[in-house]
Amino acid sequence: MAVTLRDVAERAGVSRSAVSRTFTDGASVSPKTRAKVEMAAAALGYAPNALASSLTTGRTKMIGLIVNNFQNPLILAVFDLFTRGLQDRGLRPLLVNLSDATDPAASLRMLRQYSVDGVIVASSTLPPSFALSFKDAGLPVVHAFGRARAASPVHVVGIDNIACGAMAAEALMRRGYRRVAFLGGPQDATSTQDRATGFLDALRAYPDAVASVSYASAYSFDAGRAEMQRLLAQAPAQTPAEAYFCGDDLLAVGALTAIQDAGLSVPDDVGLIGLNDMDMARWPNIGLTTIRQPIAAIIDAAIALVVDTIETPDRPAENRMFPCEVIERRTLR
Amino acid sequence: MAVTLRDVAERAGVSRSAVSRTFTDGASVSPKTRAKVEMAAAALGYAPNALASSLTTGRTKMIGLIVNNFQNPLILAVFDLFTRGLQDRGLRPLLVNLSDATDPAASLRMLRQYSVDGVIVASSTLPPSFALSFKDAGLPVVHAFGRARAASPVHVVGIDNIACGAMAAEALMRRGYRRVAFLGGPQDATSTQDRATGFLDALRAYPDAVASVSYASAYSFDAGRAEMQRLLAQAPAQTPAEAYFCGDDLLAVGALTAIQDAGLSVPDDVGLIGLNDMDMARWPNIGLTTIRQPIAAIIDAAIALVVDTIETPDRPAENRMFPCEVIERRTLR
DNA sequence: GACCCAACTGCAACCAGTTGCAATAATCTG
DNA sequence: CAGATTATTGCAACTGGTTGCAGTTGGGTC
Repeated sequence: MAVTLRDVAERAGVSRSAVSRTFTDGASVSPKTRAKVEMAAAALGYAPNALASSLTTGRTKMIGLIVNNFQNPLILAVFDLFTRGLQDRGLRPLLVNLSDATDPAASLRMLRQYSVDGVIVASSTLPPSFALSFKDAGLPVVHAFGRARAASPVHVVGIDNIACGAMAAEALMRRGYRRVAFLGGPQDATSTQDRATGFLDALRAYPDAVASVSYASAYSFDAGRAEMQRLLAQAPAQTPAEAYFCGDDLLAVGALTAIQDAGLSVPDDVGLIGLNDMDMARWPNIGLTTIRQPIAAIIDAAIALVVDTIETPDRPAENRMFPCEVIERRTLR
Repeated sequence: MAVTLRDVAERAGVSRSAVSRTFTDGASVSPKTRAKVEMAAAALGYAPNALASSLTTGRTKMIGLIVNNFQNPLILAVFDLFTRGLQDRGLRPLLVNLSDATDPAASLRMLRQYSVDGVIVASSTLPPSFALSFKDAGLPVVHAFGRARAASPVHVVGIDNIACGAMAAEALMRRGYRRVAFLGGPQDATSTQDRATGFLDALRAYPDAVASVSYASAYSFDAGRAEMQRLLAQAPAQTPAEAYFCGDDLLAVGALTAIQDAGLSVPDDVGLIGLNDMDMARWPNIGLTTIRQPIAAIIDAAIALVVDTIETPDRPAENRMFPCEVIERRTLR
């Protein structure tokens, strides 16, 4: 069926090794045999079987890409950048959808069976232990968008969520807000926790600031909207905040519509600052003030790191946190 | 390094074949040996190497998933459904990002090198010839969201874009609009062409209807907004349409903001109907009337079809078009 | 023309599995 | 209990490539 090394060798009148060598660069082949082989290969439409060669070389050039969030549009850019970045280096992404239902151990087993060269976990909600299980299995792994910690035993690249929380707090304080709140994503996501911590800690420097905290059930529009509706409904029994730091832009947009539905105005009645700077944030009808994380840089670093670890397996774990910036638009007074 | 069949065989005191057989179901192994093997395998943490076995079985259980649009949020749902659907059947998606820069022939070559069992092309913009090149290479292929045509030599599952265009036309006529327009995506996308054709053809039944057509440069918010801005700017020199059928929701939302920015109101001044029913369309602040395509059904069918074609390679090409429905919201009067 | 060295080539073993076949063991039948 | 079946088992060859090693070739030098 498929044309193999042997077919090419026969047609070119050389040994199988010769054919193999013309297709592996750095191998020693004379221009004459190379020409013969290339001619035969072209005539037969031969392409070396990457999987067969992986058997002996021990490299498949496949990288497992694990994702567990398919709600947030930001992840689309992540997909685009990851796939492109891997392809540019001759690597192939083997995609794993780690939805709630799937057993983490199963994905580990599966990726081992397919002998991927490395794994990239792209998630801000998975616990550090998840990526660790790959490292423990001897698989190079990088956790992108994970919780960066000096002591982390696995590579993590992402942002400093604590610093982001502080940035948001400072931005609100700078604008004179004092009664502020954090509207986070799922409470057990490390990113949510760190953003809350950073936010609240930074506020301690402002004795007159009062802060409250609540959590949406997911990083999604609906969850943000529902949570904001709940918050507004309990006013005035409980005085609402003047401004919210939302743990994600999607949450912020959900909150925004809830606020507008309640007949209030942003930023006149309620201020909002999001996080991520997703595409939609800059749409004229939204104009969300937000904190931008440099995803392209993060993804570049993640790929570079996993590639490097494949070559140098006992490379010490690295923690790279990229700086974020506040993008001022129109949802803060 | 990794634990192999041989290691397990030695530890269990049986032949390599016995080990292989306990891991392939349907093979004949006595309960006694099976127990010995499973014990040894568990002790060593053995998992069969899927790639090595693919060498002899000829099946890798990998499916190439080709995507060329990372702008539209809809594709996220597509990713989610595809990966889940494949995983549920024990298949793995090997993702290919076919951005403008990449040579289609290169992805074909690459997928052949990795000997994927089949290929799913998920794109409404790639020409039919693209999927065909896989079929010609003997690779089972299904074009999802492609142009369905009775005569198509490759499997296509998707929607009847011509019928969708007609549906949009009818919806506008029903509401009493007469000066209408099609605002399409990239002009060379088959989906754009078919939607335009269906739209214009259906309007022929309404002698008093006047239609115009224009194209945005991409299926994106910015392109939709820019095109609508251009259209509004040339009024009143040229009387603008009362209602637009936008070739995609994202386009419609872009157009919507352009209209609002111009001080006009939707649906009072301009009516809009989109296509796709993306998540955002139902957001309260958007409320886009649109045409929904049943993506879950389409993806299910695409997977079923590719799996079936892997088992029965000479299965005749099938064309499955799924019915769409108009979702009435608030952008038509 | 003999000699040396480097470049090239093919052999054969190996990667981690699968599988047809023949041999052996277990079970059934009368 | 012999004979006939049927179920297991291991051998060995095979999947499509890679690579260490030893032998061959060719060009250059003296």
